[in-house]
Amino acid sequence: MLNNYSSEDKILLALDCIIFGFDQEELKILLIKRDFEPEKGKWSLMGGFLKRKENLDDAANRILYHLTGIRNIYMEQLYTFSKVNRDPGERTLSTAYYALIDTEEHNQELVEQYSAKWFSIFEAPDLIFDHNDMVQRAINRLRYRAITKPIGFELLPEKFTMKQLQRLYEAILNEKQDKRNFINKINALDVLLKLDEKDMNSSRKGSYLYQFDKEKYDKKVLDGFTFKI
Amino acid sequence: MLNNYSSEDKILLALDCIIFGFDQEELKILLIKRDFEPEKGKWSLMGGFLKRKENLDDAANRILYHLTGIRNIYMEQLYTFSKVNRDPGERTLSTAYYALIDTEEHNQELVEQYSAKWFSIFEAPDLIFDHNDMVQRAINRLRYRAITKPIGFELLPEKFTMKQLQRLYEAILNEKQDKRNFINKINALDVLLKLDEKDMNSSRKGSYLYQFDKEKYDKKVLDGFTFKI
DNA sequence: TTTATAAGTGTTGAATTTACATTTCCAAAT
DNA sequence: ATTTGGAAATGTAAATTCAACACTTATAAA
Repeated sequence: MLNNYSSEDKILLALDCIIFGFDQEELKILLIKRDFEPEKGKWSLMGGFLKRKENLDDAANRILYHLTGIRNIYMEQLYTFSKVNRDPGERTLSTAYYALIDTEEHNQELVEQYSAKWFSIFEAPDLIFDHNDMVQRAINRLRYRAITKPIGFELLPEKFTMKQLQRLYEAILNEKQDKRNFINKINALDVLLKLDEKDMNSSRKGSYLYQFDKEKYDKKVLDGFTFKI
Repeated sequence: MLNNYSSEDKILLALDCIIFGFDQEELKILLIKRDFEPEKGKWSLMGGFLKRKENLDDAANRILYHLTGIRNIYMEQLYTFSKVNRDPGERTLSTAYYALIDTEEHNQELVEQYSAKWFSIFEAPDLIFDHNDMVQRAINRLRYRAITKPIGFELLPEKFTMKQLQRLYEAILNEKQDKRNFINKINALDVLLKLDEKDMNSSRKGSYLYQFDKEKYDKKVLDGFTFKI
């Protein structure tokens, strides 16, 4: 039995990040063109390797920071992919993480430096290795999270209109929502703060801006509240 | 950037299995007493190491088989635990899997050989490393799965009564269900086959036995059906 | 002052979920 | 043969939630 660690195989452990962004229209993912072998020149997720002295969450944040210049963003471990020949270069496992960011906020320079590009989730190119599976699983998880926690706020600017929020949910769930029902549900959650400020860009009437009230939300979660769109 | 695999750290990758069982009353987990260092003599989950030439699902099944003699059981990857000092012996990651088995079916000899024991999830001893966290996360996942797929059938004998099924769900969800409503919901799913046979042990009247109709269920899933207790 | 346009707002019917009590069946006891 | 005890089986009505749907309002620009 496993009484001797030294006789066991050590393996490379990669991380890959599915970075979701929202540009007020569509749900996008950030991909990079690999400038190294194997599969040089093909599109892939942003990835890296776990270092011996760091945990997976830290590694995922490090990798996200390198590509986007963003820290302290919502990230969640998705799944560990382990097919024996998933990477033809060498036996590696990869733990996938997904992140949500506001596309306005990411560091454009760094993105360009890595030949990174945003793609609609419906028009993304074919990816290397098992990265297509990773993306598919991440979309499923994101949809589940979106109806389960008010996760989507990570993908919006700090102040946003109801319409933006609705568009975001429509993009994540890939289905239209009824405007009145959506607003009623969101208001019933009672986790938004309606500001006095209006956004005058979209119409002459202007639309009220809202903010996510994280304190209120956290309190509700503590009290055993569960969100459901 | 990650252009050279050989300079990256290789790490030991463990697996740990949360094995759930049901004995007609309570939800249980199978634990072993470690007979090797570190933490010899303490209770832990059943685990092992990933081999270079196998994927995680295969490794999890191999480990389950060693302890219980059971193959082809429902197993699902849960999460990869990666705290830097989680195992004081050496830097290891561990991917946790959970399995569901009918406690009647497992190989008693093998269980005894490993000093394994079933514990109620409410009375389990303190476990080594981060195994308590693993169990807690597994219970949460199991609850989610139970209301989302008819997963619980794995924990019952092939033929079972409605009451057994109800007890199982009550044990998983840790809350009483109304008998009539439960039966109505289950029947509405239309994935059970009512047998002519009765179980005469529990009452004079006897109660009908049912079987899970996997074919019907798989067909429904294909048609885009989603289960919800 | 008019006009164009998106924002904002409630109600009704349908569907689902919950609460709840009586009758039926059979073996065992007499 | 009859009675009895105990779990199994069964349905309905009220409450809640969800889904569908259309008109009014506010404002800037013309």
